Amino acid sequence: MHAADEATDHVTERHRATVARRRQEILEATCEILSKRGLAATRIADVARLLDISTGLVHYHFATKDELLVEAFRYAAEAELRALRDLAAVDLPPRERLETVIAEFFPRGEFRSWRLWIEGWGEALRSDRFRVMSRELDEAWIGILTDTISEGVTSGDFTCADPRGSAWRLSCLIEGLAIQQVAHGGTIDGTEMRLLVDVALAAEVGSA
Amino acid sequence: MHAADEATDHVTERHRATVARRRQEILEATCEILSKRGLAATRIADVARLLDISTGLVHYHFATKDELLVEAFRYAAEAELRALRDLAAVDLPPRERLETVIAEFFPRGEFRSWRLWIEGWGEALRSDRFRVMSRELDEAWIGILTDTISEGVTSGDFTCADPRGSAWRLSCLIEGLAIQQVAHGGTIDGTEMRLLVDVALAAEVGSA
DNA sequence: AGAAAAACTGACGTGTCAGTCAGTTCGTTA
DNA sequence: TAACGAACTGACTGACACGTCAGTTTTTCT
Repeated sequence: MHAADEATDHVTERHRATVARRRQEILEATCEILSKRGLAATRIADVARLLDISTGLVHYHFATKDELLVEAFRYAAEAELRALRDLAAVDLPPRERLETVIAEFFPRGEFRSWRLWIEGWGEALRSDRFRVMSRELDEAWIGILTDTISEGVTSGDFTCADPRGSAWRLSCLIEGLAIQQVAHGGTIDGTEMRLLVDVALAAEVGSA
Repeated sequence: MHAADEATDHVTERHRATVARRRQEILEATCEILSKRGLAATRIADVARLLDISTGLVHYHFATKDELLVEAFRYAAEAELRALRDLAAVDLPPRERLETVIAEFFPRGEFRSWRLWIEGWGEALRSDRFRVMSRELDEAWIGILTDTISEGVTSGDFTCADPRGSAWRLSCLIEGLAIQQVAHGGTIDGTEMRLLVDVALAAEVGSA
């Protein structure tokens, strides 16, 4: 957030621009380490080594490890939301738009985002800051999904008595399936997951 | 597992019975601390203090902290499964049985079990032992759910083309909702959760 | 009763890591 | 070009927690 704001400031302000870039670099590196090693095993020294800087510099930009981790999660969550909002804003027929948005949310590749969210839920059990962040991310996603369904209902493409309820059900279903795929590893693969969701999707908004 | 086996041995064998009881006490205490403080913040000293024993004694029964944590999760998972299997074995009409089994799986009270599973998913991202345990627990639960639905189909109480698919969808839906309730705290309360599941349930097996 | 084994204690060694700080480099400004 | 301050370094420290171990208490066995 800070980093993003400052990055768009006047480029003439070299010092602040450099700070913003460093902060972002450090946050990016922290996300990388977090998703690889996990929250508990992430050391400030790991982040520093990845960027080839001193541990002192990390502390120069982030007072405590806690602050670094919270900011890193916020950074990742905001990037995720931005991507989802951009996709939802593309002008497409309702069914394709819904398809696009859901595909973006699905676990892909190395599951970096999903690994972070799964870690985040654990942390949210005890940390107010994590709980609020995780919850806001989820609610924003539910909002996008609800709007996408509602628009389809208005246009007559979808049949759905309760778009918000359907959005919650679809979202939670995908979350549960993501756990199977990402944490349990291979209980359910991408194809099966898609199939399971498609059946639910047909039940929620009607089939094509 | 070990503890349970040995506890049912001849009561005359005092030594082994005592070991079994201590192990179980320690595992129980560990689960308590785990759900309160979280995996990363759980210290062997916490467990010892809760039982008013020395840290040395914990190490006497469990060589390493890792072993203690793994065994504690296994202990909790087996207790959960035993309770579910017992419930599923009770002779009830299909719809009531399904209702009972789902109610048992729902988050209740202090969410001790669900807090453990959420922590467990995070650990499963990196630990083979946790991944296998978490996965086995989930698959066993899916099995129970699938059987319960299938019996309802056979008896004609349910309409369901794909009991296993339905079981996966319902299970993942409940997991996702449990995250909302337990980790995000209050996004969705128990009543709303029940409502959302009931709609899905009707879609999956037909309404009463 | 006496020996042996099991259960248990608590102090200590050891490694780790977050956070500090005195000092260095480098770009900017006057 | 000289002064100034922001960005950065890396060695150090203090705390903490796992795991060990020598020794103590309690139980079992003969």
